[in-house]
Amino acid sequence: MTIHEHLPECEGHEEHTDLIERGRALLPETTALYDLSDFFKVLGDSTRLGILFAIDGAPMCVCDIASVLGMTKSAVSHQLKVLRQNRLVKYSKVGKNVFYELSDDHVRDIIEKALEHTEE
Amino acid sequence: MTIHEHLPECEGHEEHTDLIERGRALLPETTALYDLSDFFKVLGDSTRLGILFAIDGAPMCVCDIASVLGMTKSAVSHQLKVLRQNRLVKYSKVGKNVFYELSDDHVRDIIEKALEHTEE
DNA sequence: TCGACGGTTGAACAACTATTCAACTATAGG
DNA sequence: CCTATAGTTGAATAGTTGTTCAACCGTCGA
Repeated sequence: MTIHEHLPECEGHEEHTDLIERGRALLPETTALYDLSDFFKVLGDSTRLGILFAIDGAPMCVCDIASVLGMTKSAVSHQLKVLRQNRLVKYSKVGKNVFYELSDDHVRDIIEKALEHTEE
Repeated sequence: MTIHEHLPECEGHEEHTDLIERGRALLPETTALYDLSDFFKVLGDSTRLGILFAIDGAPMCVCDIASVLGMTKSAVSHQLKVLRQNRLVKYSKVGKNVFYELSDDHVRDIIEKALEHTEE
């Protein structure tokens, strides 16, 4: 019995009840689903993706990233904050500069796989 | 020379110019970047992810999906439209019902990989 | 033919998001 | 100490997005 049993969306449909059970079984927990969609949300912005591509390989400071993307430091910094909060990047201060780099190879793999998918 | 040369975001920084060149080289074309972020945007919604999980394995009709997710048919149909337009699902009509299924194993792999990442 | 149900659609509304702008902190160099 | 530059931040604004609601279409069964 799940929290959805209050919803008789389809009338009758006795032959579909096993399909519904199957569908419910495949559904991850609500929190896991939200975590996953949040992760994809972070990647669902061309500015943030651009940042991730730019710093792939070598760490870069904010204004250099801004230069690469053709955006203001402020806009980049705001998006870097989102990437930081979601632990997709890590940073280190050197003098006046803050160098950002990818925090995880895992993420690179996912982006790479998705790029293959969209490019075909 | 790229379209970004008009932006002297950092002053001087002669030692960073090669980093900038490297970053630009890593950056995909603008259209590819938009395609990629659009793809992630589609996955960046818990309702759409829920649909994809629900129909994983066996095709399901709209009202059964709605029942699984505890949502109205209308809300589900709107999101199915987005998934259709981005070719993540395909459908077939059987009588009054419309059965949706995943159009691609590729997508399943990406979601699976991302789920591993977020669950750890 | 008619009614009921499955599904789609467009408009409306609320919630969210990305960029801009201005103000601010901090560090390097003179 | 003072200034210029790197970077961050909060508020404001414009654009986008997800759900609801009502109306609609198509198909099945009576």
